[in-house]
Amino acid sequence: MKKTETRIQKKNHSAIKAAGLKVFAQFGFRGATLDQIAAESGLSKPNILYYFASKEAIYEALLAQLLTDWLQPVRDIDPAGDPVEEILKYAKHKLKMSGLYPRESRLYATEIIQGAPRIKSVLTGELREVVENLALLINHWADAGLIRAMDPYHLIFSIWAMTQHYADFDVQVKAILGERDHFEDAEQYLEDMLRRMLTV
Amino acid sequence: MKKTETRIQKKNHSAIKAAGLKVFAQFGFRGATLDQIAAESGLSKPNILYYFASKEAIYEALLAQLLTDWLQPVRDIDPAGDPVEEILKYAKHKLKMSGLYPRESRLYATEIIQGAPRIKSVLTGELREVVENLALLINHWADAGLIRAMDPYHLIFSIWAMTQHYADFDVQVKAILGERDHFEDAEQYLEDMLRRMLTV
DNA sequence: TAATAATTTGACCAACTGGTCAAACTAACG
DNA sequence: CGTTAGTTTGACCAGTTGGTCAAATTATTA
Repeated sequence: MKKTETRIQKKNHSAIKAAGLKVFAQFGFRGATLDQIAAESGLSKPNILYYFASKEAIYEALLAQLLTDWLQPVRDIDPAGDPVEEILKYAKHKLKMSGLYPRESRLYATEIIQGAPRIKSVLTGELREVVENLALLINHWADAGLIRAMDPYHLIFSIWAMTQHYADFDVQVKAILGERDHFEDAEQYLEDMLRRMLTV
Repeated sequence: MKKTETRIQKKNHSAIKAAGLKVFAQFGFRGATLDQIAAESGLSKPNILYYFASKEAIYEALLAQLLTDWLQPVRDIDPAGDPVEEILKYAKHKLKMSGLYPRESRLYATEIIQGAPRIKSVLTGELREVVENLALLINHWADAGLIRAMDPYHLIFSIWAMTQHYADFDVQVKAILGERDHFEDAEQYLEDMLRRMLTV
């Protein structure tokens, strides 16, 4: 449909999205300003509005990208694989994403905290469906005696909470642990917790 | 010092704080406006500024209250009590607070996500100290063979993450689970997880 | 190279922002 | 009751906000 994206368009679209991610993730949609995004991206404000119709359009482009990036790994969980390893693989992937792309996690957090005004339909639609399928799979694994029986929804919530915590509450974690890298310890703890939860 | 608070002052101070909590928790400091707080509290904007010196003063009053409310239960953990029960008591208390006062949790989350510009000194000071003491206690319990040895910091993070998740990501949880109360199931899961983590 | 298409910007706007202030109003108290 | 202290507000302000637009500039291509 819009295959025709010039070199300059490609560069500026991504510069604006990068700047927008930084600003929106920190201040939320309302708190962020186009002037901040302009300054951060090195473009003028009218120039930004030449590439995106509005402040909201930037925000929504970021959210849309984020949602597809987050849903895919859940869909990639293999029903035929080893249950514990599949869940662990997913959890570790989420943790790694928190370390590599904390801003994406914070952007999502601010949107949800605000009551998800722009993505509530995705939450009750696509997200819910994907989670429901995963919950069914977990219950199925439990019925087959491959993992311990437990509430699959709260298991999923606990994985999300623990992994995203390291992105969203990064300053707090660093205030307590210092600046040195803590992701290896976090992964170890997460793996330990999940193995204990899933087995026996 | 300021014992002399009139009936009207008491009423309006708390009305403003209640309104501020609602608005700040949703939009963060930058995104919230005095007009919103005015509308929410039923007072006029100049009247609000008669009781609080500035928008920032309201925000800081809320944060100060919040921090003392959150630190106390950590301090109340009894070194002489049963380790598993003490940790469980704390975790359950946090979960209950998430259910009863989700706005406080969201206010804190927005502040931390923004980089904690106004409370970083508390994080590296009081909070860090309190957490360090708790970590020492947990290690002590482990050395005494009363609980399993593990990373105490990530244990604490996991408790915070899992409990606050139900407040901060409330709309997401409800989008997936529906509107019916899920806190009993959450408590059950949390207790199960912590017992498995702490014992054997 | 000339013409056309894409890009960039300065100047501008109306609405909103946090905050001020003098004046009006209300409660408390001797 | 009158006085004083406490409370409330309308009008106002300078700075910021998202967004517009015509004109200028730069890239692309015939």
